Amino acid sequence: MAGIRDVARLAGVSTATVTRALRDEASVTAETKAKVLAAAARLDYVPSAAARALSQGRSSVLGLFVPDIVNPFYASVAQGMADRAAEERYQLVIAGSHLNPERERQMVTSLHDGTFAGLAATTLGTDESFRSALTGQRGPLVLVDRRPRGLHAPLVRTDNRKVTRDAVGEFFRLGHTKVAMISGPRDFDTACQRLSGFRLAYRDAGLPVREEYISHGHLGEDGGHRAMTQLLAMPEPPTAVFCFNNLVTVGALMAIRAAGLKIPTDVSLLAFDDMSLFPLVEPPITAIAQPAYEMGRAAAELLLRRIAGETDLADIVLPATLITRESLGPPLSV
Amino acid sequence: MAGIRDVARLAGVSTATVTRALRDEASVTAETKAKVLAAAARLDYVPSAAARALSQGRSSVLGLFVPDIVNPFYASVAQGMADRAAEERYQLVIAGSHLNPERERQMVTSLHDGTFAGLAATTLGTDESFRSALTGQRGPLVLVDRRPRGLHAPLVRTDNRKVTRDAVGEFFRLGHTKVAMISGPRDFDTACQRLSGFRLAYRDAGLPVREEYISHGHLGEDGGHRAMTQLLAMPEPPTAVFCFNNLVTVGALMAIRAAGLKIPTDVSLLAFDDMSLFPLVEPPITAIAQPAYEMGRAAAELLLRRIAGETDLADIVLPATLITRESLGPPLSV
DNA sequence: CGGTCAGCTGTAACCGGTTACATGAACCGC
DNA sequence: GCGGTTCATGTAACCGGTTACAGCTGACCG
Repeated sequence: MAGIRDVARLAGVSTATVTRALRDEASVTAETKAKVLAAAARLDYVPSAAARALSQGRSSVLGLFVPDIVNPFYASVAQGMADRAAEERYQLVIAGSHLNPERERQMVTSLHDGTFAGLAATTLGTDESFRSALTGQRGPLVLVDRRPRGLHAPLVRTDNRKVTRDAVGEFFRLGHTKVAMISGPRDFDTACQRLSGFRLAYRDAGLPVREEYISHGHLGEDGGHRAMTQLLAMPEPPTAVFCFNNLVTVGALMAIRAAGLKIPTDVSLLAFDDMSLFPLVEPPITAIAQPAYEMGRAAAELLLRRIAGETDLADIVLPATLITRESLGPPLSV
Repeated sequence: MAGIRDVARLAGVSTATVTRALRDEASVTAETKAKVLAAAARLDYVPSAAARALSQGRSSVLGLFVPDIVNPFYASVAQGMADRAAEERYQLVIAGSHLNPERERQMVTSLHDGTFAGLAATTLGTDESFRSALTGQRGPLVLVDRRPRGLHAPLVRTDNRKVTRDAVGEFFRLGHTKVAMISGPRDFDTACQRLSGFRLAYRDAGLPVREEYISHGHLGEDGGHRAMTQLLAMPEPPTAVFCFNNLVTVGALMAIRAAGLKIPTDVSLLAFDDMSLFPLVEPPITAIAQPAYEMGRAAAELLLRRIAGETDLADIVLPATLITRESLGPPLSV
């Protein structure tokens, strides 16, 4: 474990020169630089991250806080962010709260102890104290996907409303009139935006919104399953359903299967968030794909810019894409 | 950003006492402890992670190096490891190489710069220099899933051979005789073990191994697709196929579909590694599920034990489970 | 009642880079 | 040829906790 002093001694220069040489600063002679590099190489010198972080006053680690790493959407965000961060020689710490308040509290501590040079977060906003702690942290903060109420920070998101409006429009174009939505919690801005797009699609079709077909407050497979089961049990069940996100879709899919119904013959299905196996489901599921990887990159980008001193960063809105497969069809009784 | 000196001043004690009080050491009077805690709370004091890491000579960050975070298997490993690490107040840095040698090189640096108190790695072993660098790092190393040739470190893995032998045995019990395997690279120990189990299943059935049905060296969806396409194009194609891992399975599935064949009528399919959407594929895919989350926890556990000073840690072998769904059936022509 | 020891707290060096400032040399122009 | 620059490098303080060691106090013992 050679230190900078060893390198300085071997190269016959001071530690300051070593630092400068290794940073490839212009003020160092090519000759000196070579000497230092040779010495460093010979000693297998690697500067201590901790020492550097301490003396520079900031770390080279970015943090990403997501509800669930195993969810492929967040995994892709993480991948994108990690890649962009790596390009600037930053590490990425990914923390999944796993909906665990204790974990959230630990994360708050790491925010304040300087572990992170900056933090990107997608929080479910379940924990008020966590939310407020985010605002008081040392480094900059950016939000991904959704903005919890009252949190002021740049946001990277998708144009939820527009893409939903367009995609749900497909249902009406196919002749559906009984179009349902399994939506998320009412206080999620993403849910609101997608719901708004959904309503607009009804309007575009010149039809009044069938409020009874909007099921609020669902998250996860369980939520999707429950909601879909209820929809299908209605006296006049919907013939087309739009699902708020990937997990909800999976739950809904299971419910449809459990009810012995066929897609798209009995019900058409549209998912928000694509999954790698959707093409293999029977039938392949039509989905709105968010550019998760790009969102991750953008989040890292914003963070890096703020760390570099830029301020007044605007939200970034990326386009989502409708991926047409086979889960949409005309209604049976048309 | 209050520092320890501020706390010491406010509490009317020395910095040493503050450290000791916050660590809840026995040698500090309850009264002093209370004073210090009060002062720390009043100043919102959070010790700097960098300063602590520097003075203690080790960080509180574990590293996990995987080929691909987006692969749900690795994501689950990460989740398990992060959870166990968090219990001991360790962070987890997850790095996905994304099969990118440059990224691998960066990781090597982080290994040496003390960012990590310990590292768990699943490497594809593509990069020799990376592999050798792993051995020379500062902190302890554990391996997950597979051990690259020549790397000595505790390993957390599944009993590949046994579970494969049992699961593939199902094919023979159903009456198949033309049983194929899409295997991984020959130098993967996991591929060897699964292959060995595969061969044992043939032997258990009292049949000679049909070597022409073993396709070596495949990874990823592309690999699976190619291999399956070739198998199906054989003059006498197999009636049952065992896939080496999850991505290979996905590729194989696509190839089967592209060939217009039905599972399990035309081909039976068995996957190594389960995926959350396998139950929704048509037909639901029978798979061998590795306890990925538990493997992650075990990896963290090993690392923590080595950090705590334990030595001579043995490999951990966890059981995998066959999850029977509907992709196995009797051969058509029996 | 002095000595010893244990128990609690303080002092200050230390971890290993970074960087503001100092230094010294070379070079410039007048 | 001398003050003023510029440029390359050195010096040493500093980042903020940690910890070895020292010091002080009070209790207990002979």
